[in-house]
Parts: sequence; structure tokens; C-alpha cells
Amino acid sequence: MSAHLKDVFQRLYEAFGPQHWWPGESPLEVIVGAVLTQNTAWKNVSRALDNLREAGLLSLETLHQLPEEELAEWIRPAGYYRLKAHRLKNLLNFISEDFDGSLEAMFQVELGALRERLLGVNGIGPETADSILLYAGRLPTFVVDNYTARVLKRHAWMEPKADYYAIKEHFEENLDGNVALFNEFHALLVRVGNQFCRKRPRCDECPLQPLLPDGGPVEL
DNA sequence: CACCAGGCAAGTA
DNA sequence: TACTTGCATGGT
Repeated sequence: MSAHLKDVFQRLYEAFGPQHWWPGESPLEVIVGAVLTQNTAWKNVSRALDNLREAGLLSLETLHQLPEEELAEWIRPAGYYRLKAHRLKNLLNFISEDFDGSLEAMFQVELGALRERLLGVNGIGPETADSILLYAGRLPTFVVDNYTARVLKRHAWMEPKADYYAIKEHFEENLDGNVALFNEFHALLVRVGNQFCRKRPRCDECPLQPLLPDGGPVEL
């Protein structure tokens, strides 16, 4: 990886350690969680997943049969629950119809092509698609989120106008397709963003503080 | 009380 | 293309 990103990664890893995102979870649980966590604190998502797990609903077939209004009630703690129930249904329908309900079959598809097909499902945007591909499919695609963009722009590592794809490519061109690294790096960026790079940043205590440009963080 | 979370789609100009 | 808005619960 490039010297620069290596430095960033090492500082984050030394400061926070491994984040073990979605370590032992089943691919299905990762997929459901990826939708539920859209603009939502993970704590709330976790409650919704607990509901589904305890009710014995965490299988593709069961979720696919479950009426949308019932699914909505189980995932209520995750917020936007009617919207997310609908989005989950769209995704479950896609997996059932296009891959006969087999996640293994789905992840056989070439990365770029599968990514485009996921984006074709209403409710699945770039970050959700990439989260599914990386964390459930273990395919080498980098996940970008608001924190990632904020951290990079505040440090002047990317232009303020850089969009999702510009940032995604910045990482992919410099990290050599290393899935384990993509996984950990994204999680660490969310961690540092969550703790230090909010709208009102606390750069003085941030482990990346020594890497700020002269003149301090870039205003956004 | 205000603000925000591991986004996305649809509407407007 | 570039904003704006709806979606909703729960923590700080």
C-alpha cells in the first residue's frame, strides 16, 4: 500500500486495535445489518437483529415468506422501519428470483457485475452494496461512508468535492485488493470519525492530529 | 431541548 | 447537475 495510507492505517490500528466488524456473523446477518444500518446508530440495528434472531427469523426463506408489515414490526428499533422492511423485501426478492435464494451462487458473480445488479435493487445504494460485497461476500471492494469522506477532506487528502467513487478509487488504487485490509480500514475510519471527526471535530485528541495540514483541518 | 446515527430515493430548479 | 426532503428510533 502507499506510504501515506500505510501511515494512516497504522496510526488508527495502534490507537484503536482491530474493530472486528461482522466477524462471526452469517452472510445473511451481514446483509440484513447492512440495510438496517443506513443512517442509523449500530446500537439500534443490533436490537433489531436480536429481535429477528430470537424470533428464529434469520433465514433467507423465512424472511422471504414473512409479510412485510410483520417484518417491519420486528425491526422497529432500527428506525425508518417501514422503509427498511420494504428495502429488505426488495433485496430478498432479488436473491430469491435471480439466484434461487443462494447467497453462494450470488457471490460467484464477478464483482463489478454483481455490484451493478445490487445497485439496481431499490433501496441499495453504493455503501450498502459495497458493505454486502466486502463483509458478506469477502470481495475486494472498498466501502466509503460519510466519516471516511469527512476524515479525508479535513486532512486535505481529497478535494472537498470528491464524490463516493473518487474516494473509493483512492483506496482501491493504493491498497492492492487486500480484503482483510479493506475490512479493517473502513471500520477504523468509522471509529475515528465517530469519536473525533463529527461536524464539530475534536482534532486535538485525535490520533490523526499529527497528519493535519498546516493551518489546521479543512472547513467543510 | 437540539442534534445525530456505519444512506437512499424522489422531487424540484 | 445540484440542492432539498422524507424516512423514525434511541442515545448524548
